[in-house]
Amino acid sequence: MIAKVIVDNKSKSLDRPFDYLVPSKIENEIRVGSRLLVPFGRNDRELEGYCVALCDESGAKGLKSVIRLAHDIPAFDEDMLKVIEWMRGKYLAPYLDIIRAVVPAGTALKSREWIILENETDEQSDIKKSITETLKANNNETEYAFLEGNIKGNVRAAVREMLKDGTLRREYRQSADVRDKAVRCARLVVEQDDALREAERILKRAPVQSAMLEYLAGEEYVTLAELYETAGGSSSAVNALRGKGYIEIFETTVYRDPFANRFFEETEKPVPTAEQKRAIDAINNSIKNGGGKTFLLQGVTGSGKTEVFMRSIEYALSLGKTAIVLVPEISLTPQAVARFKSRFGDSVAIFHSALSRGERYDQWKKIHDGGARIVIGARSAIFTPLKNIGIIVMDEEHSDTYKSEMSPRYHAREVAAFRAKQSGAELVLASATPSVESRYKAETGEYELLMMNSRFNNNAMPEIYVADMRTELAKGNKSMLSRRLYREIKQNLENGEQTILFLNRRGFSSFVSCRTCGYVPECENCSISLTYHKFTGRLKCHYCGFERDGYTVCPSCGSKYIRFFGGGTQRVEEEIHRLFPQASTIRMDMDTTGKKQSHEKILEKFEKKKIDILIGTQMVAKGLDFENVTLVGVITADTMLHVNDYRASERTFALLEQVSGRAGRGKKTGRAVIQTYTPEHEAVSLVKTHDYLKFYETEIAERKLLWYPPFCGMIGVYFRSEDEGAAAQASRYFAKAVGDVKALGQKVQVLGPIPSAVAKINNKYRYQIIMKCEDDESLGKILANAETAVRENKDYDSVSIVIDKSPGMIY
DNA sequence: AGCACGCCGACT
DNA sequence: GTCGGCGTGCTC
Repeated sequence: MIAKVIVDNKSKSLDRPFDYLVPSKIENEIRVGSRLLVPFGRNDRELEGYCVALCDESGAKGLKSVIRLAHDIPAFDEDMLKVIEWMRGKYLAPYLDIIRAVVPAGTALKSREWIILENETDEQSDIKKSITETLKANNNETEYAFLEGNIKGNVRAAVREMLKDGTLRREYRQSADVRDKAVRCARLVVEQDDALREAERILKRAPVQSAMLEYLAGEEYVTLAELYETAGGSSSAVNALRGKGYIEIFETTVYRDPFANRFFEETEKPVPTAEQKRAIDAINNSIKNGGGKTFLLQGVTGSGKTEVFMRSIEYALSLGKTAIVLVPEISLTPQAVARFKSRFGDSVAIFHSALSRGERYDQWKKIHDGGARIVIGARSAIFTPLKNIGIIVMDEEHSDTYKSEMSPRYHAREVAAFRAKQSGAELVLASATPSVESRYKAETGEYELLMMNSRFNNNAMPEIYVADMRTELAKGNKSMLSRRLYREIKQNLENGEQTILFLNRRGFSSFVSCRTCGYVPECENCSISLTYHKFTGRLKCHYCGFERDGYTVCPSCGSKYIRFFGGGTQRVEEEIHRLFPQASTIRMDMDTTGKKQSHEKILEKFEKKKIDILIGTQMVAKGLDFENVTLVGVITADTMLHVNDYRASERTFALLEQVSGRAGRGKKTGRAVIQTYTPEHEAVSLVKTHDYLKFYETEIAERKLLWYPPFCGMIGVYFRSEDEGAAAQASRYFAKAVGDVKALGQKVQVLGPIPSAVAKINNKYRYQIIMKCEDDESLGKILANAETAVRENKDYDSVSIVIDKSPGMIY
């Protein structure tokens, strides 16, 4: 038997299957997806690999044998392999990057080379003497890397010779990063009745032991931790019971449950409204018939979309199927999790970024073992190894967090569509403001549109005021707050109601500037101005993390009139304190939520009504549901509008709708004040009437006119190098290699190559080509060939090339 | 990406 | 001679 193996080696030129003989003793265990340890290269380095096929013949000569299985659970099954192959073709990503995205992080085997001193000989060369001495000082064995790090000269060559003459021996040792967590448990070894009788007998004399026996009588087995907690006492009581022959102690593996110490009440299911019922029926009918349809569930904020897909999930589960729920990372709040946990209990597995590697692995294993039937998580949760999927839900489907900006640069919506099709599952895309692309597919009939127009309890939509900041300035108001927003905040403070102020981080961070000569300090590694952090008084680069002390004197002209400009949540907070000294405020942004859990703490503090005003960036926009918040202020709506991205309007509209939706979740009607310099822009003006449809129509007409998606495919190709010339030349070479546009057999528009908007990050110069085309699928091969052509040219060795099939923010 | 091999110049 | 620095080519 022969196994085709992808070897864990990140070199692009090795990203193809290698053939290995399968020893007969593992023939029964090995399967597609198995993780293997294989010898690789001249030195037979032992590397981890993934089996992608099993067959009987090989075209290659001199096959080596698989050493052993590296893990008892395969990393993926045949279905997932199809996903991997499909992604490889679609996103032009290496196998290994995709496999790493699909299997949980941190379970890879690390193989280390160890050197062992076998025989002593009289070595004459200095380097060999040093090697022998170093080994002797370390119990006759050390890692090879240790020798190399501590001994000068050509250690590799010396070791090679010493291996050959038998002085040394080489051994590869693997260490797994994550292990199953073993837990000590106890169980009865006597009859239940006997245990209960004994419990009765010793009740007075040994109450702890008695309680333990009683508890154990009701369970198959109990973890010791649980036993201590319920019965009190400690290991002495357990040991006594074991000594008397009532119980035994054994080890088992359990799942580390990130929500172990929380209690979820079972909630009563709300009765669906007529609108909800219609949507539920449509989806459930399709589930029943195994329709494999895609639905666009478009409902205004507060229309109860969650209840719709919860009901459909319930139905899918009742048919013995499973469900995946994708949410933007930021909306995976404790509130949202609690809602699912209380409805579906232990069959829910959660994936989010705050999980430790061990926790992540455990959740993955729980799913693999069939212990979870619903998986909730951000983007990468689309790769969960659930079987028999009945429904995949993508909440907030327009969110750009579903796009991966790392290789593989996939879009979770596309992967979800592939997996849904593969398993005959329904795909439900839910949003209040669908992406223009999805709505277009609903218009053309590719998706089935389910509209929900009324809010739960018929709550009114928030009232929107647009404040024109140009008029404010003209009237002499130089403050960051318009008069309108000022009045509304004042009113809210008087009424004891809460306010959320939102500002976009992009283009809104404070920078330092010299008022005399105009000098702006920039990062040493990136072509970007440094951000001023008032708390520490230091200047920081948001791209690479570079940091330095603030200036008191301009380094360019020596003027002392150098000061910070711009906004940021800090400045808004200061402004609020100046205008409303009595108001209590809390900030939520990258700086204040750095630590794990602090995000949660801030919200908790805010919710308990202790705080009047919450000031935050992006993260306050989504999913927060506080009854007492009746006012939302958007400090500057325009910052997102002027980025170099054809989706800027779409993003702005969705964001403004979402932010204003935070107001008036309770019984009182909410108000939102949107401050802007371009009140006439439809992404701003149409929020006033919450007119998605009109916005969509305006936008789709423009996309058609200017040839943008969904009317064309887009591909970004990025070139990065510390050598600016090499990056520029490589990009030109690539553009040429893509070749004669007519030969492509379709209309293609090549934009560039040009330097990227941020021309340098982390000392790497950045060039880019953007291509618009009719069909990006069929361009795959041409792009891959062009990439290979550039890679084969040694002049461009320093240049890294990235191909992105749905380029996001182009910076 | 590693790593070995081989060719060339510098140095005991 | 021989050490080591770097360019080249291979990895089932």
